[in-house]
Amino acid sequence: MSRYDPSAFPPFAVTVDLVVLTVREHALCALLVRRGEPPFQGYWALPGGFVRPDEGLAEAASRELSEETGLRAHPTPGQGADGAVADGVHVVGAQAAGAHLEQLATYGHPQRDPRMRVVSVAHLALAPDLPTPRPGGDASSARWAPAGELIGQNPADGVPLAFDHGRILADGVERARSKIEYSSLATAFCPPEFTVGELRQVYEAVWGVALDPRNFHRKVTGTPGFLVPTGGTTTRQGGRPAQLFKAGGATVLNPPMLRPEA
Amino acid sequence: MSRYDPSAFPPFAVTVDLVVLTVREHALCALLVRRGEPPFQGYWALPGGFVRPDEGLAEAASRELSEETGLRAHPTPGQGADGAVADGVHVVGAQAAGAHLEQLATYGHPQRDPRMRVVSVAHLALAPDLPTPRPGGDASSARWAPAGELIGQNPADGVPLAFDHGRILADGVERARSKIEYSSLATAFCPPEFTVGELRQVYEAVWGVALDPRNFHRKVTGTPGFLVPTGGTTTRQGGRPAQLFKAGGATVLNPPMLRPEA
DNA sequence: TGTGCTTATCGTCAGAAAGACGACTATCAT
DNA sequence: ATGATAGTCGTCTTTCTGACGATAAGCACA
Repeated sequence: MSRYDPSAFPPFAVTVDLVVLTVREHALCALLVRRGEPPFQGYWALPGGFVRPDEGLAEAASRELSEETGLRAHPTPGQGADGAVADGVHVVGAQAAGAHLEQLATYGHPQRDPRMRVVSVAHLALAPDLPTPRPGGDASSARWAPAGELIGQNPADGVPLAFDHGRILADGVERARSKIEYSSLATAFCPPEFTVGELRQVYEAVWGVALDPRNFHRKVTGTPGFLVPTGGTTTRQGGRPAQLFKAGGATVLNPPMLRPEA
Repeated sequence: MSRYDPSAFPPFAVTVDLVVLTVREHALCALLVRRGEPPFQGYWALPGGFVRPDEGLAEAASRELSEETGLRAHPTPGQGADGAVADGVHVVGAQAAGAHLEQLATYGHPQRDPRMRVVSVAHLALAPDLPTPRPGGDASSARWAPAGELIGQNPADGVPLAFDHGRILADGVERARSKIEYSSLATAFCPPEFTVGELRQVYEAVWGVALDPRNFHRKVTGTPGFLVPTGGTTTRQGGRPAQLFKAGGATVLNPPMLRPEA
């Protein structure tokens, strides 16, 4: 600790903001809410809110996620200190659809909120395709927005987000893009049982590239612990019936699924 | 935002804690300071301190690093919002030795500090081997402690750290271990000019494994943008003179340097 | 009842990458 | 000179990857 007087510590407000990502219609989408009050009234923003006095950070993020999406939080028990870099928390909804929640980064520029000094601990949530979100909290509406349009190279792609949420969203998308390379996190975008083709569409949507179905199939089925066959099949993608899989125990992929380079 | 009343936002103290890592004598070491006052008086802790009212998070971390190690902060200009996931800040010392500073994670368990509600934004700093640290702030002394002994599987390896700093340190070490796989960050542990053998010793110390010198040499010299020869040679490692290199422009390694598995 | 369309899955082949390891080089200590 | 130490270049084998041919098994529809 420094010599700065701790008894007169400056008060900060601490919030959590959520980058909630899903894959719908072959596109990576982020959950946005419209702000109903100043500042940035009428702007789209990330869902979030204040951390309560007796609430941990992951707990607050889980509560906000539940309020905004209806996903019921199901924190991993015995997790120890929250905010850990270690693997995230699992969240289940009414249909027992799995979701993933992890801390992303913390944003604390002194002027990021014009009202007061706010430090926001951003979290990243990955969810399977959900029904249209029901607005919650003091947001007047909510929607899924294609992430590509929000973080595109040209900022003219749409209305900018409130506060520094554009930056937070970009960081969250980049985290998701890189993390599905070396972890089994892509399965968090899938329903409990899914086909190899559905998993491939997740990778294609998140990375924005086309992958060879044959090589992809060989790779994911050959990575130990990634996929476990359930025995069932489905034809919901059309064509020949496909084997159904669920996520295996592995959280780290070896070898990793490397993104095709330029 | 939620319906929680923002006008009565609960006050938090916000601190930065630093995981400062270096490689000395073939071992990964972390900078610790001894606490001179309660709570945890006499315990070893990570350096850190309160974020000041008009200071960004990276700025506070940079200031604390300077206070504790004498490294002069040199924040990347035009960085935009602090706390970004994007690449970190560069720090230079008196000898122009480069260092690396990036945000690690944020720890905010309600009871992590018995005095009050404190949210700590941990940062990770990677530095070349520095002279013995000069104690700064209200720490009565400081030392480099081998990281392996602090985060070993058996917690009997030494006195536990104050607060949740053991967990933070473990998270920082794991971040460093995984990040040198796919980024050129290992060069942050090296002096401005270094040999392939010195870089290999960094990987060996951080990962705690032995690497084949011949394959390592082939790999790092074959990765585009990783190393740039300076033209000079040195014999400071003994044996045949070795070529000197400096870090190349690449921040992301393609292909990555994968850690040998089990 | 085919025919065609779609997606799944298996196989083949060439090139790249990685691990194991031999061989040679250039300096220093004695 | 001799040995010790460390750097650097090659070789060989195995594994991984990307490109792509071929077959399988459903569905829609004539």
